[in-house]
Amino acid sequence: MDHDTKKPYHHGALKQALISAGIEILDARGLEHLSLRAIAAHVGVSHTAPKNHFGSLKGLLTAIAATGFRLHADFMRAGLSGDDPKSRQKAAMQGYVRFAVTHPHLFRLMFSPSLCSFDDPELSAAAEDSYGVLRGIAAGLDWDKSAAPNADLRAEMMLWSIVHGYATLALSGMAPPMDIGDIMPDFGYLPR
Amino acid sequence: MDHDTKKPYHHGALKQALISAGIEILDARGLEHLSLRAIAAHVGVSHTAPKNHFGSLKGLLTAIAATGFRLHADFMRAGLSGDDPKSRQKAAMQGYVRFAVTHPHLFRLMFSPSLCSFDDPELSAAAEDSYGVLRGIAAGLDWDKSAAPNADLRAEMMLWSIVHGYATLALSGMAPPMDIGDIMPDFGYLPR
DNA sequence: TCCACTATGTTTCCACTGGAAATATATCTG
DNA sequence: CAGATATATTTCCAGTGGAAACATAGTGGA
Repeated sequence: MDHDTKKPYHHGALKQALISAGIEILDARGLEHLSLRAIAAHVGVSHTAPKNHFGSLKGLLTAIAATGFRLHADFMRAGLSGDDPKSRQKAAMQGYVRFAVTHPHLFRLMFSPSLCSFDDPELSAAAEDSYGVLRGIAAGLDWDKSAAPNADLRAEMMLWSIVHGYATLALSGMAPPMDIGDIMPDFGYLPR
Repeated sequence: MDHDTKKPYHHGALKQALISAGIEILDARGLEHLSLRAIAAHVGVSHTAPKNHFGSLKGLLTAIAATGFRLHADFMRAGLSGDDPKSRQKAAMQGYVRFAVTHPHLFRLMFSPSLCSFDDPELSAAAEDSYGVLRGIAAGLDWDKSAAPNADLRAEMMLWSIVHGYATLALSGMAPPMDIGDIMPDFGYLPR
C-alpha cells in the first residue's frame, strides 16, 4: 500500500492524475465522452497505461466513483451545523441534491453498477461513509418506530429514497428545479 | 403514418419485431449487451436495417423505452381496484417497483436521457401517461395543501421521488428488498 | 559495480461498436 | 409496363476496450 507520498518515477502520480482527469472530463463533456483513451490522452499517456494501476476501464471508473462518494459526503456535511435535527436533515438533503446537480455525470457513474464495481473495498467504504450521513440524520427521526420491525432501516430508506429519487429525476430532466426541503414531509424528531 | 395494420413487404413488421427483440435482449442479457447489431441479428436482418425505421440506435432505444412506459403504466394500474385512496396508492407504488424489478434493464433505459430522447412525441406521451397514474394518486393526498404554492406538484414529486428512488436504489443493489408500502409515510386523503 | 527483477508505459493488434454511403431488391403508383 | 419509393444489404470507416509483446526506468542484492 504505497501512499501517494513517494512518487513513482515516470509520470509522477499517474493514478491520481487519471482519476482527476476522469472527473474533469465528466464535468466538462459528460459520461458518454469518458473513454479510456480520452482519459489517458488528457494526462498524456497511452490508453493502455491505466491498466497497470486499475486493471481495466471498470477499475478506473470504480476509483473515480469512490472519489465521487467522498466528495458527495463532503457536500452533505458542508451545511451540517448546530444541533437542530430538522435543519440538519434539510442541510444534508440539500447537499445531496446539490452534489447531484453540480456533478451530474459523476453522480450517475456513482450509481451505475454496470460501470463501477461495488465489490471494490475502497468504493464500498466510500459509499458506506456517504450513506452514514443519511443514517445519522434518520437515527433521530420520530417515525413509526414501533409499528413494524426494522424501523431504523425503514426510516433510512425513506430518507434516502426520497432524496435520491428527486436527484435522479432532476438529472433526467423529469423533475422541475425545486427545494428538496419542500417535498420532504415534515417529521418530528425524538428527544435526545 | 402507416399503422401496423398494413404490413410492409419484406420482413413483415420489422419495426415491431425490432422493439420486441430489444426488450427480449434487455430482459435476457442486460443493457450492456443491447447493441444495434445484436438486435438486428436477433430478428435476422443486417445491422443497418433499423436505420430505415428508427434513424439511429437512439431512435430504436427511444421506441423501446416508449413501449416500456406503456408497460410501466400497465403494471401500476394492474392492482388499482376499489375506491380507497390509501390502498390505491399502495397498489400503484407496488406496481411501480414491481415493474422495475421485473424489467430492470428496460427500466434503466427508460430513465436514461443519454440513450433515448424525450423530445420524441411518442416517448413523451407514454411517459406522461405513466406519470398520470401517480398524479391521480397524489391528487387526493392530504398533505400540506395550504402551506406553500405548487402544493399539487410538490405532492406528486414527493410520491414520485420516493417510489422512483427506492426502485433505482434497489436496482443498484443498494436497497434491500422490502415493501415500498413500508417506507412510504402514511398520509391522509381528502374526502371527495 | 553489475546483474537480475519488478514496476511502469508504449506499440501493435484484435474484436467489437454505430453510422455513412452506395447498391440491390421488392412494392406501390401512374 | 415503367418509374418512383420504401426497404434491406454490403462495404467501409472511425471509434472503443483489451490482450500481448516489447521498451524503459528504477530497485534491491551479490
